[in-house]
Amino acid sequence: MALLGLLISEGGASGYTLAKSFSGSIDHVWKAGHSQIYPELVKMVEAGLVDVDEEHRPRGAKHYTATEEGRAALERWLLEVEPNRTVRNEIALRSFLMSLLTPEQALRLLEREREHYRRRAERLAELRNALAEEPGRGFGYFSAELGFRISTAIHEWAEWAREETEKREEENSPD
Amino acid sequence: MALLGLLISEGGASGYTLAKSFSGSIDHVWKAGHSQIYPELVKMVEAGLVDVDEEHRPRGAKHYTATEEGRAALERWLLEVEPNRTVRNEIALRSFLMSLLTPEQALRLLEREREHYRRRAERLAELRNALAEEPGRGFGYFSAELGFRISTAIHEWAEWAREETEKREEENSPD
DNA sequence: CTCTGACATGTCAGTTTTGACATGAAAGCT
DNA sequence: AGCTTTCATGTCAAAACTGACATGTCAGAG
Repeated sequence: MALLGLLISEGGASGYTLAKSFSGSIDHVWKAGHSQIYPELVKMVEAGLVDVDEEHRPRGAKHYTATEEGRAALERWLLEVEPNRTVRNEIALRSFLMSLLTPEQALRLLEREREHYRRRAERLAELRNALAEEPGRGFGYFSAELGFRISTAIHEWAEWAREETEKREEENSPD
Repeated sequence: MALLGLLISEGGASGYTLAKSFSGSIDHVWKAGHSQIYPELVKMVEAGLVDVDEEHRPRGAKHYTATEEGRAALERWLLEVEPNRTVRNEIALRSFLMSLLTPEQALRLLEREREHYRRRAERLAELRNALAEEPGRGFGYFSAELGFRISTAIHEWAEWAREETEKREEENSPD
């Protein structure tokens, strides 16, 4: 569905273009490499969700476009299929397991993540601002805003967790 | 690693208990059903990360405990292995694809998510508060706090997005 | 004219994940 | 004694995903 949606929002593209576009837009929420994208496009053509044009294109490129059926399928999925709210986030997982480390070790981890999410939030803020500028262009920047807010939340959490850990350490070892 | 960490933090458990425990604690960041947990425990026993005691237990239950090697492996993973920062988040994905819907359709989706994450944030706040009470018990509540912060961020985003969408709709159809 | 890099498409083996199917033991209720 | 629920463990086929391998085109630089 990520791929189909991307194809629709691009208004037609090649697998290669889609792969490029995947990293850089929805990459932050769902990843797919070209080895997943190419077979998936074939399947979608077979399912009638997507049309392909293989003719007269440089370097044997194929041009894909969504069919009406494909658009309808995506719409149905968005509106009628109950979302799977399971999230897979290794950083958050590590934050859970962090409680098994010593405070010193935990602080190292926290520092690394804090920095990472600070940068990520920064980048997403820029992206959101750029997208918000485009006047006619729908509300695609909602996605960037969400990414920004989640990254900021994680960054602030890491900061809070660091302070909390330092506080505890002082309490436990009052030299 | 999620499973191993959970086992360590429980200080030994059965596959069944681990499955229960999985949903309700790390569930929010990484999911695994029993059909994944049972084979994985067998593999970890083979790898020497975990010990099993099958004797004299009611209903044929098996009791698993982490070995020193298992603890060391988890610690190494946390401290030395570069985290995979790929995130899979269907809600965020849908927020990206939302831009392909009409404002009315988008509003329906947003309302649903807003409500869902409001509830989730509430539940996690309670969990965090409960965990924070336990005095000796490490800093396992860090995880609940992170979940709470992320859920809150999504909830607030949904609220913001709804307002933003309504604003636009009014601009475009000034009856 | 060669070489490098971006364009472009695939395959494949191995791992992970999902959802359905399957089985049985113990506890509690009526 | 029969019934239901919770405890408890598994298997299996199908789908999704990853990383490595493999191939070829075209444009621009030197």
